[in-house]
Amino acid sequence: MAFYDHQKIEKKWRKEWAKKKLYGAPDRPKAGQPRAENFYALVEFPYPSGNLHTGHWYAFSVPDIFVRLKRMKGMNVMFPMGFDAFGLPAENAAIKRGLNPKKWTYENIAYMKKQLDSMGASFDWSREVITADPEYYKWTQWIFLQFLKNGLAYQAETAVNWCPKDKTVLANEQVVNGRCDRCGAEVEQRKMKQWMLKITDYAEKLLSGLEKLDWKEEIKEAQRNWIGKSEGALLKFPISNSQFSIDVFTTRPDTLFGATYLVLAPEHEFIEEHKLQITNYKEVKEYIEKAKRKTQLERQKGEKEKTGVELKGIKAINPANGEEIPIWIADYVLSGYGTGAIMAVPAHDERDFEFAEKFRLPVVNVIEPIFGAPQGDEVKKKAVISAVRDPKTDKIIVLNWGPRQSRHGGNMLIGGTMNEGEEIETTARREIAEETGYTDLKLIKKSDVTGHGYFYSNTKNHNVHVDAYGLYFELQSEKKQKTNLDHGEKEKFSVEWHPVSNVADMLHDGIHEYFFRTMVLGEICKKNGVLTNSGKFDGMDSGSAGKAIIEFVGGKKVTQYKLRDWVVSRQRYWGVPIPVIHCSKCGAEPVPDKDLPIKLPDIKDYLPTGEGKSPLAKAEKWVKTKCPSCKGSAERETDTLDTFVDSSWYFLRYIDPKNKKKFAAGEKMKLWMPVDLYSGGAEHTTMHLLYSRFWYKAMFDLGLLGGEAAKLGDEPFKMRKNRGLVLGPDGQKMSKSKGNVIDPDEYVKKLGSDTVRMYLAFLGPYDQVGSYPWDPQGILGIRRFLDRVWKMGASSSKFSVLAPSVSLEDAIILIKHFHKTIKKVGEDIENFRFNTAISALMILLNEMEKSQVSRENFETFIKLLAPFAPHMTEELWHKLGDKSAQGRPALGWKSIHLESWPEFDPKQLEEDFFELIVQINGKLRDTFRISRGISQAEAEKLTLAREKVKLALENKKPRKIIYVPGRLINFVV
RNA sequence: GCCGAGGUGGCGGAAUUGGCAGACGCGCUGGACUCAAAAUCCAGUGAUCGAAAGGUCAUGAGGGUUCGACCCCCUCCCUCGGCACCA
Repeated sequence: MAFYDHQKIEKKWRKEWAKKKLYGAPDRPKAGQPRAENFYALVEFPYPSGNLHTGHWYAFSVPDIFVRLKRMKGMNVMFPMGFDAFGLPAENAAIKRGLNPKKWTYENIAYMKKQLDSMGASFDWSREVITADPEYYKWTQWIFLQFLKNGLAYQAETAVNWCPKDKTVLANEQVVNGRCDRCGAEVEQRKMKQWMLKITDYAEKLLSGLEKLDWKEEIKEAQRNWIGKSEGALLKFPISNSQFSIDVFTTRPDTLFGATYLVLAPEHEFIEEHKLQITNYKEVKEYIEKAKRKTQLERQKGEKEKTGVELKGIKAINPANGEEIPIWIADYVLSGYGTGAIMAVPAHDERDFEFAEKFRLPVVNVIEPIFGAPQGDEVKKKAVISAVRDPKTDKIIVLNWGPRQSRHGGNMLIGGTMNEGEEIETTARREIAEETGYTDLKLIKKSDVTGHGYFYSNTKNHNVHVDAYGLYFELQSEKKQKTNLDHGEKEKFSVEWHPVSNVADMLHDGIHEYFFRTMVLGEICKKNGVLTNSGKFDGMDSGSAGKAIIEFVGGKKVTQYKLRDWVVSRQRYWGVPIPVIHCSKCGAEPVPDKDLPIKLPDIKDYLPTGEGKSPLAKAEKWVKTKCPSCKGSAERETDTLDTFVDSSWYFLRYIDPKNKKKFAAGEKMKLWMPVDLYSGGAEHTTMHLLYSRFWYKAMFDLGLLGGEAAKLGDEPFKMRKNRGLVLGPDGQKMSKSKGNVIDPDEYVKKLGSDTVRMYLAFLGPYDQVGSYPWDPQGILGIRRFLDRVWKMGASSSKFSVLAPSVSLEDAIILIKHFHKTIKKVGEDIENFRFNTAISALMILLNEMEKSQVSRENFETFIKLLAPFAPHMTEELWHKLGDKSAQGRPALGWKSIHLESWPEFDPKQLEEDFFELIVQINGKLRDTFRISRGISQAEAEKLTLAREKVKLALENKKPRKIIYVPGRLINFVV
């Protein structure tokens, strides 16, 4: 047999497979065939960027291994492929080259299809979908109109993200850190009339739907973060001497008594509506203008230094205590979230605190923190905790109590219980003097809240509840008196001075740390506790107080989401025209179904205008039309739809790509949906993956999925796998400028497509979003492996039922090894652990080379290898078949890929013997082969008889023997 | 700051989920073949002590639970990813 000529072999078989239409998936198995279960395997379809890169290979050829296994296991697998042909990248690339986007796109598609073919992936091209084809986007338009007619699509004037470079609006999801996801330009905020989809209506469903999905936690969590649910309350703050009020959203209604001012977003409409009452309106207006000029990026990143202006001449009333409080505007409050207004509780919110400090606004503490948990039988005590700082050295006194049993072990501030009738400050000064000797102290601060501590006192042997007051002193001089220690106090502690910056981390008790942080560092407390300064709610637990206070002030519980509606209109040429007609009398009218698709006109000047209008606006003839309602003259909508709209439903079109009457027939969707496995890139987690879930749920609710919708469920993708990234050989992301780009075509030519796809699968676990450097040496390892397989197949004379040189026992071991490998490779592929599956095949080959292999064995082996190396295994399979003289009829034309996956015999997995691990005190001392069914007593006897064990035991009697049948024995001495 | 996923030889990565840490591959070292090289094949390859037998130390750091911990618990550090002035 000739050498492994991958080029010849691969070309030959791809041609053959295409001719025989090997990978087409019928909707139902053909008559006479066993009823096979349908399996829908989906990979994200590519942009027709013009060239297949390593990323594409990784994305398509590796999941193809999985697909081929499923097929061999008897599933009717649909593995379609298509092109996400509309959109900015294609359009920008075309413009750069001075080409027509359509021409550029379709030429790329033709070229990429050839490249895709070289992968040897088992795509079903009969189902190809191209989103820029009118037959496809007719249905994009149709579904959009269903949304429009049902209130899920609407046009509204809102603040939107505008990319000045791409000259179009962007969805929130396409803005990353204030920059355009595509071109990296800084995004501006503009108020524009745009088409939007009400994805916010689905916030809750998108969230709760995640629970049932077989997706990785990290993907679900990213979507949860993006949706950003938070539960809280809507509270009304009346305006003094007026019937108006301001609504605020808060997640902490329990802190309402601590709300000492309100803050409105600069865009809040209240300001404009009340400008007559605002006595400093000019100053306010200036601030608003300044805030408006800041880009999103500046507002986000720009030092979070708080700025703001008070609305003078106007006050709000805290509904809890009736007190008048000032109203401010500040850009740290966002207009798009909640009501665009907040109640500021500086005592318990860092941002409010920072603002209050800067503008000298009052801070009212309303939560007393609790440390530990009450047991019910506490002895109540009052105590004082003092921090003493030496201003000369900026150090704090810490009492080091050493490792005592009590909770007081470790480092503390100076604490002590109050005597009957004693003043707080007196106690503090007494304790400081007793424990440290210092007497010349100046009181700086006295905490306005009590801290509650619950703990068990080891010295007193009972539970204690202390109400502690915090005090903060500064040392005036070194003046000292004798301390308890000097008097022979039995308690052992040392007085230490530590720099202020270290103390917070070294204090061993929550309540000490709390007072240190709030008094010395001036931090705030976000902890739960009991209410104080809150009228009749004092003493109530902050967890339950929220509800009571909402009721008390007539507020209501609400849920907020960070998710915003999806802006889908784009001011660009290369997209689906929005099928709407604007009529001066009738308004925005949907295009009637019979006029669909509204084709994208061929125009000469398709450059973006930058004026907020699509280039289509310049196609006057196309724009001018009749109103479908009143038949009067009207104009077409000239914006196009975001590419993510096209890709939100393409997986449904694969099911029925040629259907002229419907986007897909109901009974066919029933056969295929939901998608069983969806593999793609992590970058789509909060974009495409979220959009298409929304889109599918909306279609489901509108009854568009057919009468069987209920059975399909409203989640489109049962299982999702996010793949990782293939890096350049230098461990960096591949990029032309770094010169580390690997051209897959080159390697395919040199080493073969089988080698390339198998190497990619071998890099690491596919379903972990890791990053794997391409190792030009590493890929040679795979090629060497395939060469060895080829060599074995070539020297078929080696095959025999049983060679005389091989003992019966060895032959049995090899058979068992086969069964083990069949099981492992099958399971690993199912779990997307291609790397370990390949490793198992390598181990088996190593064994086979040392032994004598029967023809049947080798056939099994190449079947196991077939999903990984489809071309080479096909060639070997047919070569074997030709050798009819070997006692087996010629195969004729039947592809190895139509063979069924080898089965393993569970009985063959059972071993009669195993390596017993012998441990002494948990340390490995010996191993030896032993019969599986052996009893513990026998195992002990055999083990103790061994020289190594005798030596290690040194005649000591085992105190305890742990025996794990089938695995190990451990002697504890 | 909040949340999620991780951290294992020179490198990519294994480890039946609490039971021989480092499978498999790359690289490296030595040998065979060769005039020589490449390719191929064979052997070795975590660190350390030892002539060897063998011992000791090793899964980001430190503690704990356990006969036994990469795996479970606590504290901390680092990397990657999501969210972030979201009230």
